[in-house]
Amino acid sequence: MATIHDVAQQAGVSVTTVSRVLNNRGYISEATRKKVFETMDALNYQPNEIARSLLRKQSNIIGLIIPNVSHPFFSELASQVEYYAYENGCKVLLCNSQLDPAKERDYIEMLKRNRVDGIIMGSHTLEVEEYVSLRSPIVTIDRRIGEKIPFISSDNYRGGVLATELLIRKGCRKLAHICGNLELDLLANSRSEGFRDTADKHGIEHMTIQTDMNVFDQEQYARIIQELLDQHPDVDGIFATSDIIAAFAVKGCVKIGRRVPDEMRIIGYDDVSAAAWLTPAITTVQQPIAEIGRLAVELIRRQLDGEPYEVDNTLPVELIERATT
Amino acid sequence: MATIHDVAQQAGVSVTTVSRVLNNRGYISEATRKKVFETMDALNYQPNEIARSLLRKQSNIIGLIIPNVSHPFFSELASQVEYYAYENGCKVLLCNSQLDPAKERDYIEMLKRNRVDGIIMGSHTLEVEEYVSLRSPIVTIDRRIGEKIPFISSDNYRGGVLATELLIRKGCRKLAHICGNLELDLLANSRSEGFRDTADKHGIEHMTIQTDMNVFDQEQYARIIQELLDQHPDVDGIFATSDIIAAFAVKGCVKIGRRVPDEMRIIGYDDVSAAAWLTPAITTVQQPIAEIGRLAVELIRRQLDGEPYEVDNTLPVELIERATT
DNA sequence: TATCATATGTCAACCCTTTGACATGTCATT
DNA sequence: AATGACATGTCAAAGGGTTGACATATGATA
Repeated sequence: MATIHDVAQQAGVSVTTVSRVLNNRGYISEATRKKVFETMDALNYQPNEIARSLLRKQSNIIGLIIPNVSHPFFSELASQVEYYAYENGCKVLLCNSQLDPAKERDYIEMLKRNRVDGIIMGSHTLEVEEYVSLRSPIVTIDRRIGEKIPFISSDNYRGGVLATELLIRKGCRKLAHICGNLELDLLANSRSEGFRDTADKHGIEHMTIQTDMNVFDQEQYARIIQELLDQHPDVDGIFATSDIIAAFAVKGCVKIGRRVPDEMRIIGYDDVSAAAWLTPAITTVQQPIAEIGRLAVELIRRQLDGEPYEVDNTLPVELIERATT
Repeated sequence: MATIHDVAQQAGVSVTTVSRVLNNRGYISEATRKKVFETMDALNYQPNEIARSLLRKQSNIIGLIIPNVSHPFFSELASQVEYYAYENGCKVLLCNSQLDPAKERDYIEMLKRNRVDGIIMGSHTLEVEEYVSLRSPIVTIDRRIGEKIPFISSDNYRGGVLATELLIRKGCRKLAHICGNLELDLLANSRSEGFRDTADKHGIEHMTIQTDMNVFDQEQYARIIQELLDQHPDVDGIFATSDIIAAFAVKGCVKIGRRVPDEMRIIGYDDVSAAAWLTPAITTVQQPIAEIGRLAVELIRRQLDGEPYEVDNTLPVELIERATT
């Protein structure tokens, strides 16, 4: 790989001149500028960003830690983060924690060693203290880990309320709620509170079922649904904490001949694009995924630039009624 | 951020000693090693990977360029690539080209400037020459761009044959095939050849419909399906080039009351996990996504280490029969 | 006692680029 | 003739870490 020295030599100018051309500073004649650019082309020169980063103490890399990109919600989030990072001249380092604390810790250290500009944390298996030692800008998705550390989440409680109210309004008599592991300290857990409070308020019988993990485990989802339908045949409304789980609920119902939505109403959460192209299309609580991604990148940038920022970024949710209610 | 100098000073040893501890070379007493590690802990020191990369001329970063991670096939691929990269001590830089040549070119240059160890190319909007100027190891997914550049693809032709034969065996009389943009020079295009040849061989009437782009555009998919069902009511079998398109086909049929699979048989491609949790579950041609990811990382590593490698990595496909045929 | 493995230190070069300080020279304007 | 904008050059330091050459010192072994 050619260096700036090679370019300078080939072009018959000094290294300083090439650097000046490259960084657009000082006086440079058109002729020289042209000659330098031509030489760079000829040598297929690309400035070594690593050397630049070392000097600038900035890598222009954002670390994105999530449970797994293969989960539709996180894949859409990653897509948005990448989009806005690119708009801001940043790159995205993709880190799947698989919700394994060791891997998550490992990735955090790796990101520190690589002096990333900031970390977007969408995986939360560690204790709060472990994140706090990080000096670099952080933004968390769906968890609050400190007074000053900005977090982004959808209005989970309201999402829970909206979903539950819809089920009740549609005439459901007994509700089931399938959520993630409530022991993880996530803001998503307030969906469950919203569910419980609303069902209680309306005097509707209800139950909550936890899944072991947040990572996408198809077999587990299928099993849980089957058990639910088996053991609680009187349940006629399900509020699932993700569209994928809702899809499995639909599948489980179809399998045993329970008609959706007539005999069973199902509502998901997230509004990933699959929710719309599934048959039947899934009623869901929409999180503004694009906005979450945009905001995450912006909050990193603001911290980096020392601009003021909101700590609590709770975004509105919207009920999207489709075919499963 | 603490530097190696700070650690040395604090620990009362020389920089060289710290470096020796860090890199496990030369003689170091247990006492010194311990003291150094303690000091690193106390100072929350993390060696600057940027400085190391500069020296080593290796970043341990793999660039992954794909149309968009939000597409299920690519999100699953990205997940696998990340998994195997991590196993090999590498990081993954996520690049969505959106199938925009300018963005793809931009990302390629960015990756060169960042001296990545290798590039996995899953987006192919540029001319072959533009890739060849890259010196760094490349692996392409689903496109052949040079004699020496390794590519990975599933056995697309056979996939097309298998899918078409199944439809014919099930009794379909007129087939439609929905594929991506055939003008992109992709190996996936041979799925279409497999389709055509097989239908011709059996004397079955058939048609092929191209989508504009490969990127996930829901509205376009829905429109194309609707037009197909509208204008060709006699088509009773659809071979879609992705499971997502197949899902839209199912949706379109349900909408107009065409029963699947009785009145219309549909088969997809990829076997993304959604294919299994959709209702009805989609019959599809399975690509070995995990193996593609594993191999992609391995081929980068082999090129880097100067080990021999296969150029043609065509992997077997498997027909997965589910509920839409 | 000579030798050697062990343990640590000093010093300098190197990876590639940026940047500031300073020098030199040309040409046009006042 | 003096001034100033323009154009380019030289030189050196800095960013953080690695590495090889070489020096020195200790304690154990032959």
